Amino acid sequence: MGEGERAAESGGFSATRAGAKCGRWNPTAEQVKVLTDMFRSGLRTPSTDQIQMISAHLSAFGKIESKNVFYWFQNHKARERHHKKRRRGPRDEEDDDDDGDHQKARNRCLASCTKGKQDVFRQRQERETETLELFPLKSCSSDEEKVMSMRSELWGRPFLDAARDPPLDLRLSFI
Amino acid sequence: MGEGERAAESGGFSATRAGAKCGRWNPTAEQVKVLTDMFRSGLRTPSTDQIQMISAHLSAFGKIESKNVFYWFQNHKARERHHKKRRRGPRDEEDDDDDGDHQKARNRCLASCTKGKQDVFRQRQERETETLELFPLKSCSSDEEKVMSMRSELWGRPFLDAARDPPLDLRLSFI
DNA sequence: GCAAATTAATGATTTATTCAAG
DNA sequence: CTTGAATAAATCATTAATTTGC
Repeated sequence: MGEGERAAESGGFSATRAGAKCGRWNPTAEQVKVLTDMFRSGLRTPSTDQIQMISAHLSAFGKIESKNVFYWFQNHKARERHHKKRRRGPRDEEDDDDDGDHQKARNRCLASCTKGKQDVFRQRQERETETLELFPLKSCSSDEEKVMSMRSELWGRPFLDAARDPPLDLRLSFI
Repeated sequence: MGEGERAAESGGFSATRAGAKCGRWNPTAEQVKVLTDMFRSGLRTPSTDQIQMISAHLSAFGKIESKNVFYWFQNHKARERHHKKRRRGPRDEEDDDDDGDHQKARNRCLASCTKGKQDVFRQRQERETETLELFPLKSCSSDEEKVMSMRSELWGRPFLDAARDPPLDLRLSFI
């Protein structure tokens, strides 16, 4: 139907930069292009470091935050699959693309408890085809808890030295 | 399956809360108590600020991160509903969906890949329990993007001054 | 009694669903 | 409608309990 409004962003200048109200992120054409490009290259679930780097560079095109990048990949990945069964038409039956949805190989290696390695590379996707080297990431931070690869992010920073805080009785604070 | 070198870990200690390898967070009794107390008081989805404060104070009892608090509430909330197991009165509610042994069946999937079906009944989310005033939170900073009230956390910090970074051609970097 | 093997809990990740701004 | 944002459900993975053979 009428999508006249969409043309607004096509102009190339519609980044709702901060200033008055924090609506929601409105990606510029360049930002979308880069993101889409990455997605089509196989990137599906960027790590925190990757997200930060992407966001950092994309900020050159307009206001953007890391969470926007994160959400973008989340949504794009989910909707790529969903749209495949809707946009194409209901009569489509041979919708095969390349990824079977029900592969879910269970590598239950419970027995191999050999935890000799400490590197917690959780990059084990369903298919190792996505493990492309996006950027020269700073390898293992070892002690750092960079294992976070999704929505527990803020969590990565100590932010407070409460380790020596007295046992505040929270129980009374929130009741 | 014979290799179970769990006990013969380098370091030997049963990483309880001493902070040895730190595979995953292992809450102390005090931490669990406080969290449970809050939960029972009605707190279900603490905001970022609340999580940080809780985490800060709970760190007095042992190592803890904000993400642990977040996950704890997530899991506790989800499992509280799906547990409903015989706690003390088996004749309390007609809810016994024989789920007790169901978990066991899922676990023994080690070799047989017998992926049992999970009941996917969906329940309308009840937005009864709104955020009770845990602490004197600071409202939205309007100008700042601190309005985040959930799980996109890392995102809350600028972390980088990439705003002046040149338009690096990411497209070439990751291909 | 202990240590390996198994089971039960639960912390952490991923995926699907929903809501609302534009 | 499209899509960014947020939450819940499902799933995976590691640890503690518990069982079992010696």
